[in-house]
Amino acid sequence: MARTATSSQKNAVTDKREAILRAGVKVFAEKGYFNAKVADVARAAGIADGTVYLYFKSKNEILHSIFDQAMERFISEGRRELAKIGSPVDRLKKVAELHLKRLGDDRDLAIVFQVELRGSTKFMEEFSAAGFHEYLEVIRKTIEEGQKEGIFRNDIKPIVCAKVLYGALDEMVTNWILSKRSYPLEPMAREVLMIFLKGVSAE
Amino acid sequence: MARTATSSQKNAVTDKREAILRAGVKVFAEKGYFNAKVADVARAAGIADGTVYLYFKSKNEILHSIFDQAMERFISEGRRELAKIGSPVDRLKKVAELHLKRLGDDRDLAIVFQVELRGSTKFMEEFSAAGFHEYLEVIRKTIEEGQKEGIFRNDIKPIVCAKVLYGALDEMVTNWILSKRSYPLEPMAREVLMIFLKGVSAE
Amino acid sequence: MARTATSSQKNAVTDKREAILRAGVKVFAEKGYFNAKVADVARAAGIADGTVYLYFKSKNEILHSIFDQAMERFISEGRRELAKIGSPVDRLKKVAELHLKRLGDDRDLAIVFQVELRGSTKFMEEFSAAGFHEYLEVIRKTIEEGQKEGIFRNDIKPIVCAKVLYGALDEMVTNWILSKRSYPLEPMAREVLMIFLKGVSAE
Amino acid sequence: MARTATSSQKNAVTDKREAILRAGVKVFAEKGYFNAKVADVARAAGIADGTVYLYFKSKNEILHSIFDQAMERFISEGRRELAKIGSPVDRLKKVAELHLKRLGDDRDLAIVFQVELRGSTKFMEEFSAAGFHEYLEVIRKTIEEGQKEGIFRNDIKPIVCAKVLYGALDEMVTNWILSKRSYPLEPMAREVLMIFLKGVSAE
DNA sequence: AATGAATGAGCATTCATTCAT
DNA sequence: TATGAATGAATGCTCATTCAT
Repeated sequence: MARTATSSQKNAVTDKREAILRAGVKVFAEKGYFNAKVADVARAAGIADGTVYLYFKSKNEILHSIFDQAMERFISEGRRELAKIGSPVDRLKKVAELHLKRLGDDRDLAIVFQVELRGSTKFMEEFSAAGFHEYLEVIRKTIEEGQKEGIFRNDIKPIVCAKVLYGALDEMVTNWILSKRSYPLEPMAREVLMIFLKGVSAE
Repeated sequence: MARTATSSQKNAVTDKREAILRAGVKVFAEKGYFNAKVADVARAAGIADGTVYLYFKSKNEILHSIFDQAMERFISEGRRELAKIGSPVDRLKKVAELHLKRLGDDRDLAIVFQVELRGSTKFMEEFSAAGFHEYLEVIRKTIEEGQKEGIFRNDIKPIVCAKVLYGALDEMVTNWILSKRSYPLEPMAREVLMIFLKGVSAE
Repeated sequence: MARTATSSQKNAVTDKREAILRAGVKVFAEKGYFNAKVADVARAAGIADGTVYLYFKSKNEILHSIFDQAMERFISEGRRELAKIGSPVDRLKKVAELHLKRLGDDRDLAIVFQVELRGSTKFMEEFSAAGFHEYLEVIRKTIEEGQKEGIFRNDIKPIVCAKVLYGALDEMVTNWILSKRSYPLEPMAREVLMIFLKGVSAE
Repeated sequence: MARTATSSQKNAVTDKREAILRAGVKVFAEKGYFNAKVADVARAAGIADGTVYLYFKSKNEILHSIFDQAMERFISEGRRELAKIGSPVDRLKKVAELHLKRLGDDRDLAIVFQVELRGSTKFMEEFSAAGFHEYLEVIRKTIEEGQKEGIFRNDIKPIVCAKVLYGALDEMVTNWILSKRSYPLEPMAREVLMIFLKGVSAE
């Protein structure tokens, strides 16, 4: 008896929007953003072509929304998980694990993130300006904290450290996507951290 | 008096091909591969639209050739430079410096490499299969060597190290491209190495 | 009140398809298949360029469909008319009359048939393989019948007779199309038959 | 010692013109006029693309010249052969034989005549206006003559007779071209004449 | 005369988006 | 809301023709 007409409608709306986003991830991952037709996404979502435009202004907005939604989830989940952790080292471990876990759990989403979202400088710039910067900041601050606590070296710039860690993790994802072999992505976190943590440690 | 008719013709051919490739780098960097028109490339190269097709079979072949040519240069220059260096540490330093120097010297080429060449899984796969793998191998072998010499840790996988270094450098390039500020890219090599080398060192 | 939603839709589809075919006949007759643009056909049909491709896979398919549809009509009408006629002589008369009547009634269609459909060996071969062969067979069998009945000469090959009659009729159509003067085509049937029937008669 | 510089040049000119026409017949027959490239014709003639335009104003002029030259030869040879023959019946026999002999001797030329020359109403009209009309006239006059001599029926129009004969012969050629089987074309003349001559005979 | 590299107009086809139902 | 038929702008590529050598 819980749902009112309004909330059920809202949920219907949300559901269809979700369906389109899911379909978008699948189709963009398979064919690439530029080669994917809006009609493909619509078919994959089980709706008519025109219906897509009741939920998104354009094909490009679907891509953006995929990114926005996933990033929002990543970050909010990240914040929640990190809130419990005090030690900078453990925080970095958690960041790396989450990064690889989330993308490792959804190969299509990973493909869209690693490949499609980089198909345009424009998008990269927005990407950079938006959630990505926030993400890097989380890492940077953790490094800074560690430096204050004396557990990380002081002769390196926190922002560089952050980029190094992000770049290393990103590369793991890209390699995993392109690999013909199938292997779990998350365990790579430990291997990256072995190198990175020693690299930044104060001894 | 040096050039014969033949060699001068050959040079003319090469020159026009080169002009198209250069124009391609410029235009693809500015507008993105999919948004760039063949006519844009032709105009930038100072030739007629149809002339492009005397030198390249398709728009896509221009992109491929940009990659092939640049990769060939990177690798051959890299081999030449590395041949002189015995110490694994110094080799890694050289790799990082060259990586950032080459891309830092040609922002447009860097954009094409970082952004456009990743716009399609298909291209990424070929990319991965071709020169990129060779590039990773150079790093991996150097790490392995260092491990044998006892200067690098033995508890880490050489291939993971290679990816971590590559990923970190790659991230420096991507950030540099997207940055609104203008700064020299090459010096970032030193900063990355400070972290990486300590991370892999045997103490 | 007759039409259901479904049948009215179906008719709409059929109508637009028909409109394109009619426009195709008109435009191809005027400018020739190779010189006609798909946009010309679309404009003549009163629709947008892209709409053509909702009904036909390609420009070439329009030409094929024109032929297929017309041939189907010719043959089915022919069979119906000929079914009533027993005498071989009367059957040949009817064939000739129908041939010239149908094409004489639609000059544009006649032009497409006489001129455009012959613009490619490929099409001619398919043409030959398909309905045309069937058409010749109708004539041939009638001749054969007449020979058995003793009213046609036995010293001539039925298939040659068929080709002679067809060729003569075809020539009448071609001349009529190209003639600057305007005259009715159908009456030519009688004149051709006067010669042909005496030519094949057993006396 | 016969040739002067001028005449030898003229012959060189003629030779290359001839080569292009021959190449044109071959290439147009193989690929069709619209699908054949000027470059194909040039290659087949063993010359450079641009050279074609020293001898012909356009691609279309090559097609026209093929027709003009062949028609001129047909007619002049026809006149020569027919000059010796008095009997209308024998003249018609000769016409039919020559028609099928000439085209039967050069399948490529036959294809161009039967198929390619009909690919445009425009060409057909000029065709009709030019040599073709002359050709029909030769037949028509012969029929008329035969009528005056009392050997051909008077109740039929000579021009219709001419078209019937031409159409029948034309159909033989078209069938021969399209046939998968290979057979000599010339003998068909006799078979056509058996029907036609009886058809027009005064008894 | 001969070459063949260069030109650039021309066009079939695709597909994101709209809108009447 | 949902549909999917209709739209029409957009573009890679071809090839007849030109022209500098």
